[in-house]
Amino acid sequence: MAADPQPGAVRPGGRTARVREAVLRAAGDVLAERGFGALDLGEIARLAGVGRTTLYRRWGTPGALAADLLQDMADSSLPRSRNGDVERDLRDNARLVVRTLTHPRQGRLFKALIAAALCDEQAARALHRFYAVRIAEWAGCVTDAIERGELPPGTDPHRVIAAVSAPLYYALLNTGDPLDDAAADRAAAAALAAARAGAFPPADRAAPAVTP
Amino acid sequence: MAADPQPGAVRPGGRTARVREAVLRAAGDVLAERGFGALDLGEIARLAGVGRTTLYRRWGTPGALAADLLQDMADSSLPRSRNGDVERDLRDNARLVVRTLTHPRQGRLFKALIAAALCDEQAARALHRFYAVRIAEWAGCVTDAIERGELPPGTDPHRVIAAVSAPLYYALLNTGDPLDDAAADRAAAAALAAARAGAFPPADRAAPAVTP
DNA sequence: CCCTAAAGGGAACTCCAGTCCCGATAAGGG
DNA sequence: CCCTTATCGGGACTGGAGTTCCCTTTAGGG
Repeated sequence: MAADPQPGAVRPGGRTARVREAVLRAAGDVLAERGFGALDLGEIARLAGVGRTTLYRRWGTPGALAADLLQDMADSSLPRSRNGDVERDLRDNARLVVRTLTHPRQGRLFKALIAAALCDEQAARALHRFYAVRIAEWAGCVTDAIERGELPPGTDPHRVIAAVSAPLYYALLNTGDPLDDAAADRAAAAALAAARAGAFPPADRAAPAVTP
Repeated sequence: MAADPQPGAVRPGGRTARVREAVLRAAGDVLAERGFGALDLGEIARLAGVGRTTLYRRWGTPGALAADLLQDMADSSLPRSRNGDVERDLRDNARLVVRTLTHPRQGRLFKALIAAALCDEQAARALHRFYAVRIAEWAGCVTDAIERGELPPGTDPHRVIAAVSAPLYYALLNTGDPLDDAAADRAAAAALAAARAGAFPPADRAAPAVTP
């Protein structure tokens, strides 16, 4: 009756961990080089030097594999800037996003992971959790700025950070517009101007928790 | 020697047109109901009541089929608002985007088409053209506002319109935040505040043409 | 250091997406 | 109204993705 947990959850160490590591690296490589549509479990098994059966048993679908990779990425998330100045913090954030999205490997990887999220519900949840973690990390810049009096009280920190990234992802996904430092600086400046004008009120209810 | 053009280009009328119409409708249905990953040419043929061979010959891949659907959508693009007031025009635009993205069929269809663009270069070009058309249509609101003195001269109309949509798509794709009228109004207000602050300077070079 | 069973891996099997071949239909010019 | 040939469509064929069976390896508790 007891539903058996995910394979690999009872004995997560040793060979199981090595297999996961090799598989996630191979999956990241294929996603970055050829996109989500090319994520074939059989090929990942071959590249990772792992049994094909293992891939189908532990992950089962390309979407689940992408979700596991996103989990891994969220776990190894980097800390934010602390310049003591919102303007520079937001610019740092925007430039980091641009640098990531234009990075030959990272940019393609992110595109592939967003595609995965659009094709698979499990990957979508993992992607949303990933961005919740990233936004929560950088929201501290805005919280500090409010305390320093640089931004109006009652500004929603998460919305400001999201507003910095949004036009950059819109350029990446929807319009195909070029992403460069100028685009980053425009994104940061627009978010800052809107925040100063009080355009980011908090949600009516409590802000969503980082870990749903 | 002369490269034969796309099948269907020489005799585009009659049966060929009916086949395309039925196929695009079936493709839209499947994309909206089950996503890009489920777009199988054989199934589309069956649903459209069309020969399987025809699908593989005329479109060949799910990505090309999605691209053709995007072309069709760009061709039947609707006109913008003309309230004589940027604030209301931008709010109309934001609410239209939210209404589209939360529509049970349209929202899922857009997600699927963005997924297609992330998996297929041809679909990506078609998606970028689609948004170029939509943004160019609504950019008129900003151009008019500049003439009326509601926004600073030198404001890039395309960027303002993109800034309205960007946080809405970011919520849809990246964070999974809820999309409602409040989100639309916040997006319009933030874009307007940034525009009034002069945060949308024109590109250094000439603005990209609508039809690349 | 052992033992149990969790996890991995090899190999055969199934099924269907994608291809190929060729005859049937009808678009569109003359 | 006819003719050429672009386009459509049925059916057979094939390679490989995904499944299944079962044996091998080894994680982790004692």
